[in-house]
Amino acid sequence: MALFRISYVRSSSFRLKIPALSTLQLSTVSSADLFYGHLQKNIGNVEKTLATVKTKLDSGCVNQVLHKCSFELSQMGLRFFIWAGRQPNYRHSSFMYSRACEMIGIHGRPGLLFNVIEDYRREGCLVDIRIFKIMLNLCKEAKLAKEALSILGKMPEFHLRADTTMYNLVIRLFTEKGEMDMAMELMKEMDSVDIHPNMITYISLLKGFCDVGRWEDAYGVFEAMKEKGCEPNTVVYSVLLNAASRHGTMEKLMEVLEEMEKHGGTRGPNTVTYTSIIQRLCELGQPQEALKILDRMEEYGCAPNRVTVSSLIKEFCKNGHVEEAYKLIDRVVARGGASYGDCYSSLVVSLVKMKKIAEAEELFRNMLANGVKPDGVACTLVIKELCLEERVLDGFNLCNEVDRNGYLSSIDSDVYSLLLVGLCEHDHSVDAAKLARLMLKKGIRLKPYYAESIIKHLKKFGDQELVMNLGGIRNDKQN
DNA sequence: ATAGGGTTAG
Repeated sequence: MALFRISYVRSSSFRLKIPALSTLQLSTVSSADLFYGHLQKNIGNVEKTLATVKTKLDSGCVNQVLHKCSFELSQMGLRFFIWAGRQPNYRHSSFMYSRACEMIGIHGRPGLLFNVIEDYRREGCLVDIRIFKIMLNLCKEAKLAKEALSILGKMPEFHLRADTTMYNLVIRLFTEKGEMDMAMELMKEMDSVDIHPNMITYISLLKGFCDVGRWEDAYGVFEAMKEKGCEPNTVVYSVLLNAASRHGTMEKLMEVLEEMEKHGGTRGPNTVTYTSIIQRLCELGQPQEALKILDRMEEYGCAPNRVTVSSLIKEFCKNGHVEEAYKLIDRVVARGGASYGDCYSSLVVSLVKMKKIAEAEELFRNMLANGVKPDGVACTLVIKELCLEERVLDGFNLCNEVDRNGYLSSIDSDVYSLLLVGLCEHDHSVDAAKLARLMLKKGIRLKPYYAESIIKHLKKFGDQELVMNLGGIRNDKQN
């Protein structure tokens, strides 16, 4: 089979570290090479030649091309990334944006962005608003506020106008750096060119001013938005309430909350609003006050969720009042806001964090015994903790227990490698082989960091077939 | 867009 032949060419060290290559990845190798080939030639308007590569673009392919370019063709890599982002039926995910930033090295060399703009101009490429949007999103990932602003400034040269979302992105970058004067200036600029700030613009500014403690200015934004006919909503009030809880007085906060409750509708408090108050009260060491807010929340008809419950549970555990946590869980579940699975998982996590491992483990086992499904964090943390305590067999058994209950999907894939390396190092060859087979069956990859050690041990155990399979290579005579 | 345990494979 052609697909397998490709894998033979790989060097043996690479083969051991990258297990279970899917056919999808193998089949995109050649299209990434094709793209890269065109980029290397570096003839003008490379986008035209890229378009001749007839292949379905996917994130794996984009990733590979960027990787190839990352050694000495960063600028071409950037140009490819921008081109790819404009193709129909493909959109860069935010993960791809952050990968691209890393591989292109935008952070260290933001000048590449401007070089590419110059290339487009020189080569007479068609430059549209989407190119600028992709560049701005790269700036967002790399947290480059000044560069984003410069890119915005380049648009008129191509007879393009930024829209509200583009301004919002740049404003957000400045507010996150606490550069509020620049953010304000940008909002004023929007007004002057007749691009209207929206709710998101105002909320960014409001939050920014609150974060740096400029209350007067925050209030100014609040007034300004009303003047412009943008009525403050639940989110706006929640931001203000959050600020009041961090810097202001609790009395003022309660006044605002009351106002929100009376007004209701688009301004009525929601789960996030109440949860942030409960969190603050917990941080202040006032769990009883926090419980009163919980009552109030339910009276208003707002259901607490896992975030609400977990902040209370955390506080109870911190004070050693685990019984209170159990009482709270029964109550919340009875009202239908969150499930036992969610709540007990939060409790397990809190107990592990408090280093009450025995209690966490007991609860976790009780959950399994009673058909309550633990979430991913709880499973992962408990098993990791057991590995850390050199109780790798217990960890493995627990993993099997989770599997038997059909909750396998809630274990983080990294945990398997951790367990496997532990079993190997403790010479539990039978269990190691069992776990390795389970991983193969489930298609779980070896974590590269542990792969070499695991394969070394499995070889020592004499299970050649398993080694080959885990290495992602079929045990073939030609090999 | 406002809260938040640890994150997918790229």
